[in-house]
Amino acid sequence: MTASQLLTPLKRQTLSADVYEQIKDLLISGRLMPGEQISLRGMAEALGVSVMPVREAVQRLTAEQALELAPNRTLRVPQMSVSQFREITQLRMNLEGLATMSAATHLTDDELHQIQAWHESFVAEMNQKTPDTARLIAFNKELHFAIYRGARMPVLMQFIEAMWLRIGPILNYDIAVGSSRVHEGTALSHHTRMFKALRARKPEAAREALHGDIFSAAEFIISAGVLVSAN
Amino acid sequence: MTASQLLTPLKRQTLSADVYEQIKDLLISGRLMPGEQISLRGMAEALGVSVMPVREAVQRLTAEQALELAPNRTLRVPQMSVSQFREITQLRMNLEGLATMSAATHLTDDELHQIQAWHESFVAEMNQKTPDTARLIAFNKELHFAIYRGARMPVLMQFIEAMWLRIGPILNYDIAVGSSRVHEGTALSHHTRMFKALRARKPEAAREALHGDIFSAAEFIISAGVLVSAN
DNA sequence: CATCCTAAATTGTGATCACAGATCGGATAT
DNA sequence: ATATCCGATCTGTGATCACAATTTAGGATG
Repeated sequence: MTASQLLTPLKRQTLSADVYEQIKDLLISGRLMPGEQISLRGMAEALGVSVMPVREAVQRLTAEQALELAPNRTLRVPQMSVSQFREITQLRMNLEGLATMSAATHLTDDELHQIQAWHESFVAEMNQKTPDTARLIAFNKELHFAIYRGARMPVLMQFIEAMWLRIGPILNYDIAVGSSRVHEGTALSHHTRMFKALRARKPEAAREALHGDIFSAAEFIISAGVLVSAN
Repeated sequence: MTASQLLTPLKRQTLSADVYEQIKDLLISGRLMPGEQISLRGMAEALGVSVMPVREAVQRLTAEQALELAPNRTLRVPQMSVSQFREITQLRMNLEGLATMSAATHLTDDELHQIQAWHESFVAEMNQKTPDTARLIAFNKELHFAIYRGARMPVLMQFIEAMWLRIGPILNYDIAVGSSRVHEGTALSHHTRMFKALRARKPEAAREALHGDIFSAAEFIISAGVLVSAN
C-alpha cells in the first residue's frame, strides 16, 4: 500500500458541494432562525469564495424548500405554518416508521452497537447538571439516522433528510426559547423502548416507539407556539 | 376586471426556472433515455440562452438525482438498478397510497369530474386502432396527479413528483421497446376500480386499486429487462 | 418635527471569460 | 496495417462584470 492511498482527500471536488454541506449543517443543526435573511455576497465573503458556488448551493436549498426566495428578491429561512408542520409530522411517522421497521430486520450487530453508543451519549448528556442543548440535538439526530441507515433504503433516506432539513430551524427556535426539559424526559423513554425493540428484532414495536417519540415532540413544538398561523 | 388581469404571463420570472421545467418535462414524459448524455452548452444553444440558466436547472436536477454527473465530468440520465426500482416502487405504493386515501376524503365534486375526464381520455386513446403511447403516458400522469392534488398535502406531492421524475426515463425505455399492450389493458381495470372507489369515498378500496396499478406496472417493467443488474 | 422625494447601496439574475481535466482525431512510427 | 503519441476540442467549474429591481439613507421641504 502506497502512502497516497492512506490519505483522505482534504478538499472536496467542487466548492459548490462544500458550501451546500456547510449551509445545510447550519440549517439542520438549527443555527439559522426562521425568517432570517441570507445574502449571496455576504455568504460568499464569509466563506472566502466567489458568489458562484454560493449561488448553486442556495439554488439547491431553495429547490428543497430549505430556503425560500421572497417576492422582494431576498433569500430567507422559511417560516412554517401549523398545517405544514402537521403534514411533515404525518409523513415523518410514515416514512421514518417504514425505515425503522426495515432497519429492525436488516441491522447488523455492529450497527446495533453504534446505535446503542449514540443512545448512551444522549443519556449521559441528559444527566449533566446543565445539559448542552446543541449536543442533545446532535446526538438525537445521529441516533435516528444511524437507525435509518440500517434500513438499506437510500431513496427513503434522501426523503427523510429532506424533511429534517425543513424542520431543523424549528427545533432551533424551540431550544432558543429554552425549557424543553419535560419533552426531553419523555424522549428518553421513547428512545429506550425503540432501542430494545430493535435489539429484539421486533419491527412493529420499534415503529410504535418511534411514533411516540415523533408525536410527543410534535405536540410540544405546536404547543410552544413558534409556528405561524397561515401559510 | 382589467385587461391585464386576463393575461397569463408569457414569460417566467427567471430563465432558470423555465429551463428547469422544460428539462423536467423531457424527463418525466420520457423523451430522454437512460444513459443519454447532456451538455450544458448544447442545451443552452438549443434553448437560445446562455449556459447560466442551464447550469442552475441541471444543478437542481442533479440534486434530485434526475440527472447524474459521471466521473468523466459528463452529465447523463442515470441508469436504474433493479433494487433501486424495487425501493421506489415500495415507496410509491406507500406515499401515493397515502395521497389517494387522503384524496378520497377531500376531493371536491369538480375535482372528481376532472379525474373522470382524464380517465375517459385515457380510455378513448386506448380504443384507437393505433394508440399513441406518448399520449397514453401523458393521460396516465395527469390522471394520477389530479388525484394526488386532491390530497391537500403539498409536501407529499413534492416527494411523489421526485419519484416520477426518476422513473420517467424508464417508462420511456419501456414504450420505446414497444409492446406494452397487455399491461395497459390491466392498467385500465385498475383505473376504473380506483375511480369508482374515490367516487364512493372509500379510501382503503381506492388505495388497493392503486397498489394493483403500481404493482402490475412494476412487474412488467422488471420482467422487460430494461434495468441494470448492479448499482 | 414630520413627511416626501431622490440618490446611493444592496439584492438576485444573466452573460462572458478563463481554466483544468478528459476525450477524440489524425499523423507518425514500427 | 496496427499501435502510439500529441494537439485540438469539448466537458463542467469558478470568477468577474453588467443590469434591473428593491430597499435604504439622507436631505430638503412643509
